Amino acid sequence: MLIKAPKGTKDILPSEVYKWQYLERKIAELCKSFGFKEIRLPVFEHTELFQRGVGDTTDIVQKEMYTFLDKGERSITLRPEGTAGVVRSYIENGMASLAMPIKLYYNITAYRYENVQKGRYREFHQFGVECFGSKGPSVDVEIISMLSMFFDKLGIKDIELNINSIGCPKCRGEYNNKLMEYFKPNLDNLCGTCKNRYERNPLRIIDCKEEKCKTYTKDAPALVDNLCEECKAHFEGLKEGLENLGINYNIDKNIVRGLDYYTKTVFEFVSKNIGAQGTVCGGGRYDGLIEECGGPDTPGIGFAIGIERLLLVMESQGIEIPKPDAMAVYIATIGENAQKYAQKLVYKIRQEGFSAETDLMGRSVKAQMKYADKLGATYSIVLGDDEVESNKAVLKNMLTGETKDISLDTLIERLKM
RNA sequence: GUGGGUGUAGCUCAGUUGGUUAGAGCGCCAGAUUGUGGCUCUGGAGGUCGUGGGUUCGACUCCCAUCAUUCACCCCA
Repeated sequence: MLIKAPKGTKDILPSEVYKWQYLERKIAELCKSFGFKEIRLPVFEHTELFQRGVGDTTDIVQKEMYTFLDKGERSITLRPEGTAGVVRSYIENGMASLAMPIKLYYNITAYRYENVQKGRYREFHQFGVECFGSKGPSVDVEIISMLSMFFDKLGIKDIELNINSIGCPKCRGEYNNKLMEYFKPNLDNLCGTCKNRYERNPLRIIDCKEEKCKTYTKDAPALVDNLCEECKAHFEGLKEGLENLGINYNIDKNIVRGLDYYTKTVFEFVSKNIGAQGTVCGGGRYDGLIEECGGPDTPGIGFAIGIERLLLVMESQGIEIPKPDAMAVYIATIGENAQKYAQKLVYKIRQEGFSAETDLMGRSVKAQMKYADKLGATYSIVLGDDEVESNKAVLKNMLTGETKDISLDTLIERLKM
């Protein structure tokens, strides 16, 4: 146990961390061009925030949260997602008085106590975006176009956009009545959980995976077909906007989303080639959330991408992520004098902003050269007493094997070329 | 919470109907006229065979339990 990472966690080792850094750079670039500013928030919040924000009836809150009492008897929860914290910060810091819309992004770890499987971990990474203040469909389009561009720039093909509208409390109320009426004659034939859902949240019955329920949900009225005028117009606006930008989409009437805060637009980007957890990105509009959390009535929309899943998709499509620059120069040494001289020289080279290494293991020249090769050093130099004294050495290009006599004084100038 | 697969060296895996010193490849370290990498060759270090119990003269191998891991249901990113 002592030397085993807890279930559902993963070390990101030096040999693969460059992939994460690459994505972090791409995310920062993307967000900059779309005008989103980064926000960094605590990993834990008061438990009540998630109960209220994510929703008391959701699986996440009911059985997946890492909740504990701190030494001051406060109930604390490791964030299971990013939106609630951003909403809290928006309200607490009075962002409502800033110029609208407010556009924020985050790149975080999140925590859910679930059984692990491919693409699903207990600690996982999310890149997400929230936009507050705009209620029209144009912002929905902007956010989805941002994702479409992101996947495109990463070279990802074969990822599908599914959209749906789950309406507002107004049309949902009427729709729920319709659904209850529809299911009423077959109530006894539904599965146990759906019988519970019938009273509490009939919308969820549609999402049930039980075969016997599916036979009844297949022909159930869909929410998209029963939207109020306002929501209907919004959905039409969204579709038009996507078409205007040439973004392909499917309408998936079954997207319901397991978080209570969504209204109107919901969407996901799904990949078929990374196993059962194919949803790489999920998001939607949450017009009631800020008010629900005690802030002013403010519309909002956002999404979250699972970074682990994103990497799985890229891997499955054979997308190569550029490796970082290798070591610029390795200085091999013979004897104590040369070693001291080299340490100083390497220090100067580093001061100029180049990467350099010299022996720290007391190894033979041959072994040092092998090590230089493993580091991927572009150049190498061997220093002994002669070189230190004459200030001249042989510079070797490790890629071509070419050698050149140089003066040590000019080494840094050469690296700059 | 439920069901299936898998646990042998740092990594990927062999291990014959149960039979005595448990192997390979890669990686690591060292060497092949003691001042020059990649290719090749030689040698070396490194394993309580996940753990506990049982069957047996004898278990890496068979049985049970347990833990870990992985995939799937559910849910989600």
